[in-house]
Amino acid sequence: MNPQLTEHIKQFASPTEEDLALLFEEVEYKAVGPKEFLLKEGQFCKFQYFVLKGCLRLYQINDRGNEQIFNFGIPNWWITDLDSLINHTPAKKYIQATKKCEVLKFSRVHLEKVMAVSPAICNYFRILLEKVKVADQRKMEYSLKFSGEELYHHFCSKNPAFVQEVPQYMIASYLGFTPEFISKIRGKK
Amino acid sequence: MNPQLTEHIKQFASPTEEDLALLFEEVEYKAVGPKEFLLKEGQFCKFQYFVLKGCLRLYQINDRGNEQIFNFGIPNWWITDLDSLINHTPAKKYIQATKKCEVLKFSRVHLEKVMAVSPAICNYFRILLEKVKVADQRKMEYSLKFSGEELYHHFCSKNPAFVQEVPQYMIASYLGFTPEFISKIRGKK
DNA sequence: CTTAAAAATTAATCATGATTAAGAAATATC
DNA sequence: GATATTTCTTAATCATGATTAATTTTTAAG
Repeated sequence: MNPQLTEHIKQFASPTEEDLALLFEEVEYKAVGPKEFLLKEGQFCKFQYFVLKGCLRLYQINDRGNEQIFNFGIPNWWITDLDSLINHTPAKKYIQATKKCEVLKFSRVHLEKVMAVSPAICNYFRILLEKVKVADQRKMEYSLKFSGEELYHHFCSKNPAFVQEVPQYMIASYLGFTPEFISKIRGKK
Repeated sequence: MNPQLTEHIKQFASPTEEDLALLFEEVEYKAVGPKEFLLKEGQFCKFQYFVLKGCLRLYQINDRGNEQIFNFGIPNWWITDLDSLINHTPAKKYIQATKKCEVLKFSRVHLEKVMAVSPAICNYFRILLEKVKVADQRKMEYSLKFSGEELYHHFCSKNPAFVQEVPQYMIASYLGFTPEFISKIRGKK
């Protein structure tokens, strides 16, 4: 019964004690070292990770050998390769710690069992997914209405602490730019 | 108790008769004429629409006066302005029929009541949202790994029927291009 | 402290796709 | 069937951000 996750769930849903007991019936606390992988290309993703501490990234290596970051996993957020997880296909993505992390590891099989019987836990995940959809939609919106330079400055202003925590080239990749382009922007002043 | 939606739900979840009865307790069938709006900028979005027939689009008009299409609502799919819906803010988006449509209109208030008590219905929406997330992730992936021309051809090959059904400039907007650019690509052969 | 590895910078060149503007084709309306 | 509106096309110019390659700075490891 991890208090950090319990607290997080209660922000969005109203689980009973039984709901929480059932959820935590099967969970693994895991310390993750810097650059350690929780998933590699080719593996079948079977887990969802709740980030307690640190930062992870979900990324893919495309045809030209470039990394493409889709998501960061920051504290009080979940990270997984949803495509591999729900479609039972080999992952095309990697999940890697960008620094020392602590996570809670839940198997998908277990979570599906919990969601099947607990409206509160199911609603918790449903609400998170709705928030993710809105965030993704805003990202699309910004990427069209802002120039690259504006997009970078906007991201930095919205996430001032975060941009200090991960290497610049990862911010570049997340925003869809080359590291050189970010350098160019920063060099302007 | 609309059979088309019932069928759709049963593809992803196992609702009881009570679940379905509760869901359909409050629903409005609505015929929508071409170019008719279900939502306009500035309004508060209070509904989610299940598309039975036809096609709608969710779009926004940006600073330069250009339309930016985020989603199409095709048969057996849902359309709404999630941002306005969940954050109770005035919509920045429009929902408009691209042709004659038939939809089922559910109020968010009602759906939240249903999801609070029915794991099956909640799971149905959770599963759809997971699918949406995967689709959005693939869209991001493609938009980086493909050139504009490749992206357009890829989209056409994956949605051959759909591209015949809506004006070309809407495909352009959905993919993040100008109509002129699509013309240029098509003019090449 | 030294060396190796990782991350960031700079600058020149290049390609993609936007912009602008005008006209043609298709569709809808009366 | 004529007119108006919507949609699509063509072509020239332009800007953004990628690519390439070399160098510097920072961080990590022995």
